[in-house]
Amino acid sequence: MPVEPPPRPRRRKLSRELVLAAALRLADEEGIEAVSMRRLGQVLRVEAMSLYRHVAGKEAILDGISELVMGEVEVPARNLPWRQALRQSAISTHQALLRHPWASAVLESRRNPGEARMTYLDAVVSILLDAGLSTPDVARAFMAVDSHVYGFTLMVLAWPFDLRDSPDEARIMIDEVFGHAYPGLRSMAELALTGPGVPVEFEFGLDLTLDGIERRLAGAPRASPLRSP
Amino acid sequence: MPVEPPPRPRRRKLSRELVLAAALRLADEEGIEAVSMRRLGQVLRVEAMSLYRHVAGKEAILDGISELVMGEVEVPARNLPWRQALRQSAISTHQALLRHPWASAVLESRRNPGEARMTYLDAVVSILLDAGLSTPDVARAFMAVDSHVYGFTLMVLAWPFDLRDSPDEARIMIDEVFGHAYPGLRSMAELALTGPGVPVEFEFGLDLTLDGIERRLAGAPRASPLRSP
DNA sequence: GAATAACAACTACGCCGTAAGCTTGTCAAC
DNA sequence: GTTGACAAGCTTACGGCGTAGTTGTTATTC
Repeated sequence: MPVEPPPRPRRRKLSRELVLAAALRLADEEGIEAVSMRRLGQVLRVEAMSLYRHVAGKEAILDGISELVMGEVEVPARNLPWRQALRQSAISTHQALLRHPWASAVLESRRNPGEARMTYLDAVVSILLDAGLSTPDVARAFMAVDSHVYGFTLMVLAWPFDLRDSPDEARIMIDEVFGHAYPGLRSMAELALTGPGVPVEFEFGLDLTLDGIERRLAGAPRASPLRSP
Repeated sequence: MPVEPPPRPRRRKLSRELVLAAALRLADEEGIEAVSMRRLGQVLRVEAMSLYRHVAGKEAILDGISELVMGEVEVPARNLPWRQALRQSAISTHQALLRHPWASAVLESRRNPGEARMTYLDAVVSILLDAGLSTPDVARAFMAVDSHVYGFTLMVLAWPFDLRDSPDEARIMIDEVFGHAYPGLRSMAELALTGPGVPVEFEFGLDLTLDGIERRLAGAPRASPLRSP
């Protein structure tokens, strides 16, 4: 028999933090669908039901790991100019969501926002109000930016080809998806491979929105002929 | 025993179309999580396994009903000015997604886009190319707009209070969510109740993006000081 | 009326979340 | 030491899920 090193604390191992950390790791490595109570117990070398000592249930685990991800988002400093604050926090959110590909979908399906999200929102709102935006404009500015963050991130994650694959592999995927029926779309897909990359495209759309907000705040008339009465 | 009315066509009832229609209806009425093979069989008065005669599996059902939703989206006429075409198709998509609250999440999780989506994309791309946009600009314009459509719709659907509830009920929800800890956020939430409503706010962000594209096409310099070298 | 092809039903397997009750390790009080 | 309380973890069980494989059953065709 092998000599056992001090096997003292043979129990008292789990904790809410350990459970959530394991769940986060599992979701990152094997996808959110791999996160089941049984699988999680297996990872932690514990029966599934033991997890219920530390966590209310699966929903609580999803809430918990979502909160961990939101905690990775950089809360903008309150003394920044509004545009810089919004831009920086949007990029930070985008990056956090890309680090945890399952998170966008989970976050959007969660009711009550969680504390980290609230703190973040509160900071952004304060900055925008301090910059002189009206309450309705704050809401609109934030919603427009946030829509872009979540929408763009989800869109990129849903691409049928992974840009981290080798170009050859990705090209094969493109062939499969578009065949030869949609040459216009195909050339756009290839652009995604040869273009400047996801971060630049993300910031392109982001700056478009920020430009619009800035111009609107400066009192410039809207360009859209369709919104005039 | 009750008299049975002519029970002639006791079989030969199911078809792919009927299965998908029932699934769509079920998803709309009871949420996407209610769509299981067993439940669906129950609705169609058939055993779950019988569905496999007409449909490859659950994934195929999700693909199928997603396709039905995308089919509801108005494909923009090719002779429209690009801005009007993009705006109209964005609003049409937004509305279709709101009609089927489960669809945004399902669509984003689906690999291969489906024929309706392809046709739609192809039309938009053609219009933008005809308007003189370069291929990269077409991709960017479309991605920016689509990000807003999906992001905004998901955001609205994830709101913890339903604007279709009575104002009193919604106000109670707001109290529950925000408590008294985040007065700034609270006032923004109340704005959602008293403001001009979801469609207007959606179009606000949409026009912001369209403005940006239009200005960029006109050769106007970007306003962002952060993107200059 | 018999053959045939289409179709629904059934059985079974291995997953899932979790309610309820049980065993066991730990430690303080005596 | 012994005892007892208590919490951590285990076991069992239930109803649900998707679906592979097999077995009726029926409607149509000759």
